[in-house]
Amino acid sequence: MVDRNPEQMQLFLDKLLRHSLLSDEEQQAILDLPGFEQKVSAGVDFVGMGERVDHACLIVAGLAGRFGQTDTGDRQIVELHIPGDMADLHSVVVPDSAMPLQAIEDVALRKIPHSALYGLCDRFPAVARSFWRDGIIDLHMVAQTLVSLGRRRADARLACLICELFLRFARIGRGDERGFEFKVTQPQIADMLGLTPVHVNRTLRVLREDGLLILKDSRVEILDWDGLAELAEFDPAYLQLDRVDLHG
Amino acid sequence: MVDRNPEQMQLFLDKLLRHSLLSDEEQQAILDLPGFEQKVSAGVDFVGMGERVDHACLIVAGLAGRFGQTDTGDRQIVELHIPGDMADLHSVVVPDSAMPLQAIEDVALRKIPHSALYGLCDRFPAVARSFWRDGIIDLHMVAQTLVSLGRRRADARLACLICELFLRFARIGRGDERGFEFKVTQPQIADMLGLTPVHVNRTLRVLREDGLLILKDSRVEILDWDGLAELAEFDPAYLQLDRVDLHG
DNA sequence: CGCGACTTTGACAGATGTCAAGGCTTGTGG
DNA sequence: CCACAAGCCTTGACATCTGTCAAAGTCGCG
Repeated sequence: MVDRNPEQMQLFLDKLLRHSLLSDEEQQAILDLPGFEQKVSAGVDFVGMGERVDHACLIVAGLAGRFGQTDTGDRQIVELHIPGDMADLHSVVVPDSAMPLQAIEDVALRKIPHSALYGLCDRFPAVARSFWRDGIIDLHMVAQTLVSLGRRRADARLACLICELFLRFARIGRGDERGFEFKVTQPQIADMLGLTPVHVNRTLRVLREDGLLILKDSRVEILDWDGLAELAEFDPAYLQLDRVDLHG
Repeated sequence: MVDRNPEQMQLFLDKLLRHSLLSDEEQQAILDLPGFEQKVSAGVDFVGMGERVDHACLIVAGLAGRFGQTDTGDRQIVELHIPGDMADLHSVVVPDSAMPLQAIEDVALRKIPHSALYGLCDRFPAVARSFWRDGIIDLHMVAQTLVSLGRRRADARLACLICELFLRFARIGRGDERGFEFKVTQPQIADMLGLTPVHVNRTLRVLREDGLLILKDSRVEILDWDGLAELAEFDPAYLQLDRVDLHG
């Protein structure tokens, strides 16, 4: 069951290398990490609420999300994870998952035992730092989303989401210069933006009528990037975060 | 200028020890961290937006916040930091501050050079882990706030904020069983909750008329904790996060 | 074929934002 | 000490945004 798959781990390594500097030996150690694959259908939770886990989940394909819930069952998606993201790398240091992880599209993932990640941190301090840094970048992204929900209206929030995903997908080679595949339902978008499905529908219509974007047949078509970025007040800085070499 | 102050560092150590296990030697090393004190008046930014910093700020007294801004100047406070919090511990691995830090009340802080924190991480892997963990707990708190802003109404959000602060303050000995000092303006509360000052005022009135709490003369008086917790759907689990000993 | 979930739309309700005004506190300078 | 300005608190009236409810159409799927 447990095997190695350097090609899949390469996705994760690429992400780390975008913000951290790692030696050849460290990189090789990451590629050699053991794990096992798993497929999860859209809509299925693969880490439960409050569950104690002993492995972290690398997203290999598809789209996953972490979400919170209120007592009335309303959901709020807090983070979106695309291929290359280790969705709960932080579970290495906080193994009790505070919020569930769910497959939003059909997802392929590779589960990496904490023990292996932990061993890597012990052997290579620079790897430990890159993991820490990875969590901090997640924190910045959630913080950015929080500003959006607190201080922007529905249309700007939606524009912001699309801009962010467009860039993130582009970086991993999903999508083209015009748009990207986005196999989600409007109720799911509502849960990302803190809106109701009905209002998402209305807002999508407005953006379509304004010639900004079209969401159709599970694909986002961007008609006017500049207009979209302006509406979203989009500043990609928080996503790119080029490598920080201060201490390696 | 640079000196040591184990009593102030003890505040930070206490916080780490709530979630991480550290040896005597590691604890002593934290208490011995060098730094220098600084006073900041309410309303003043002590870390600017996009500024590259070379030290982390331990809050010694008062209340500080990290906030984002939209192009129109609207603010959203993303995190609140109380005494004992190292407000930007994450700057050790991501020194370019994505969002400014501001004193919300008058604040006393101690600035700890990155080099010292960094050296500690190198010598003591367990300390590095506890720093990583500390950032992840911040992430959980911001995620929780995100759920609140996305899926709850003004009254519940406000109740949630008060519940959270009541417990956090109680843990560090600020406040008593009835309430706590809270020297903030209604516009500042609005920025914490993603509301307008006018609506904060209305919501405070409703909670007062419902006999839940009173905010007067810079003090929160809790009249009905159970009612407040029910309105907030308050689950303190995400705050307490008792020590995770899995790997030390 | 029929069910179920999603999409789309309209009408309406409720929550929150905006604007405006008066009273209050606080700090500053004369 | 007083006058004044600035910012806060409080309230009301109104506008706007978003949620709620309902219905019909669409689509995929067993």
